[in-house]
Amino acid sequence: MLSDTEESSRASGTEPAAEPTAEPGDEPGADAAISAVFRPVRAGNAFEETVERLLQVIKLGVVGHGERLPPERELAPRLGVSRVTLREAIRALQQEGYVESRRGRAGGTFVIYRPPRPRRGDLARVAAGRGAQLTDALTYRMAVETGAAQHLAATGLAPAQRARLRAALAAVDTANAADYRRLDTIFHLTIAELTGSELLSAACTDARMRVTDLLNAIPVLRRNIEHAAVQHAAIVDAILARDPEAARRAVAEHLEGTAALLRGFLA
Amino acid sequence: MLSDTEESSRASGTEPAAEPTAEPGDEPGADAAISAVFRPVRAGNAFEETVERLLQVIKLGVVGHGERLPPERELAPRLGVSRVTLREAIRALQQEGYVESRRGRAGGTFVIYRPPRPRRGDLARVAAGRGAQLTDALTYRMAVETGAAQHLAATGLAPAQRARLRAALAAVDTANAADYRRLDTIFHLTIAELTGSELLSAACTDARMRVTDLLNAIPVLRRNIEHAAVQHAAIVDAILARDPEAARRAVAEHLEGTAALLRGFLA
DNA sequence: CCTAAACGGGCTAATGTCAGACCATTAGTG
DNA sequence: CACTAATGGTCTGACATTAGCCCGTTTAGG
Repeated sequence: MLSDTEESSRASGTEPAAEPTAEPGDEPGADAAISAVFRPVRAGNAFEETVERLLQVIKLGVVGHGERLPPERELAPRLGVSRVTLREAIRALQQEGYVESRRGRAGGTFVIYRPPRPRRGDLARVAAGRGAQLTDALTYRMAVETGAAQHLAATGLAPAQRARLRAALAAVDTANAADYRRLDTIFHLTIAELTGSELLSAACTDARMRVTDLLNAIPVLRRNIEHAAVQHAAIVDAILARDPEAARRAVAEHLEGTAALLRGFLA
Repeated sequence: MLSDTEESSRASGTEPAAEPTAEPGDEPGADAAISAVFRPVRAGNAFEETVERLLQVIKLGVVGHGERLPPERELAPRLGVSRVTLREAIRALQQEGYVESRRGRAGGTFVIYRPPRPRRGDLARVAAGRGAQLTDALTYRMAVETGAAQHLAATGLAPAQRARLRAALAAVDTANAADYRRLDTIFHLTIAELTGSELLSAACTDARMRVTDLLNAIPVLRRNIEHAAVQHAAIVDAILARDPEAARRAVAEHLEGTAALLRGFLA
């Protein structure tokens, strides 16, 4: 039974439980359950994972158009791969037109990608056949981002951190349409990063990565921006006021809006 | 083994924020910040990660004493490694006395490890020099487990799922001392698994893994068990009553107890 | 009793990945 | 103008990892 990792997720709407045939000696909920511990140790080979990661750095906008990636000799160890592998990944991204490398002292690998202006139908195409994955990602994102905000509000911030949070908020508010998603992402990730918890920060980054393509396929409407701005402000206020419950509620409300928007395109 | 994963986390304990030297052209919060996107794509080589994973399966008690791991030909693809690598990992665990392999039709790899009865000083020894890591793990665990319980309460359970949750609770309550930790773990992971979110489930599993060694070093006292039993019941009640707020609070309270206990041993 | 099935155990050839050294190009600096 | 520093570009030899195949052992079932 349950000999496959894939079907369990795909079929989770129908009959996710009910183990009628327990072998003798099985405690309830023992080896029949808990499949997550046997999930893959790695998502792919080093090259693929590196490409994926760099692509996310670019699409998240953590390194924006015209900006430079860290030098290879620094980036490779940070990503935990060899320079050869990193270079192969970069070469693949060059060929796809995402980055451009220049030699020499002021050289480096520069991002030349600009997110295309979303067109009608983009979202439907990106989301096609990913209903379960998307639901999963939205659930995950809700859990970790609300957790991060709540924790941050509970622990409080040093003055420099408060400034950084305010700066991230101001950057979103004054962004032009082209830079909006990018700065919105950075705002969210800044909150995660400020918690000081590497695991939580990584989880929020990962969660955001999993919805980036979808978000990038949504047109940036003024009405949405204004709505988000109010919510962003509420989040920051709650965090700075050290009100964990309010911070969590504000984030939950904010994310629920996005989630509902995305879910609407799946039906 | 596993000697190289530690450095990346150790280095971040001192100065998590405050980047006074921003290069010209940096938007606030751009490449200077958000270091999580450049975190390692993999924690070690395939062998090490596989050993680590199996060790956690054993120490978490997902596969208990005398029980069998999935057959190699099934387990290797589930873990995303080759059978050779899996076998090397199993051989390492054999030499450490965790498992035992038997050939033949009813053969397999069987867990022969029993968690040792914790002795005074074990916790201090295990926790030594891991203050930052532990804080991180506890923060992470709090976020993902409360998120899972809340989500589960919000979405509700099918009858079979309700039964499974109740069974997991009953199993903990009727456990003898030797099996207590194991069934407690399974109870917590069952909640995560029931959310149906693979990401959230994996996150809870991961979080639990990161505190297992610490928990296993705490003696199981009757007083603690009774206290936990009440809290477990409250969690299950809230979930079954579809009260998300109560579920979240109940889990938070429960985890805070454990966290406080662990933190106490770090000072 | 015999055969097939379900296991772990082991081999090989091909490919992926690594660390480290060295080369080529460019910009600043004395 | 020469030199140094900071980058990307390239090569090599060693080791890790893989897929696929076959062997040996044990048990269930005909």
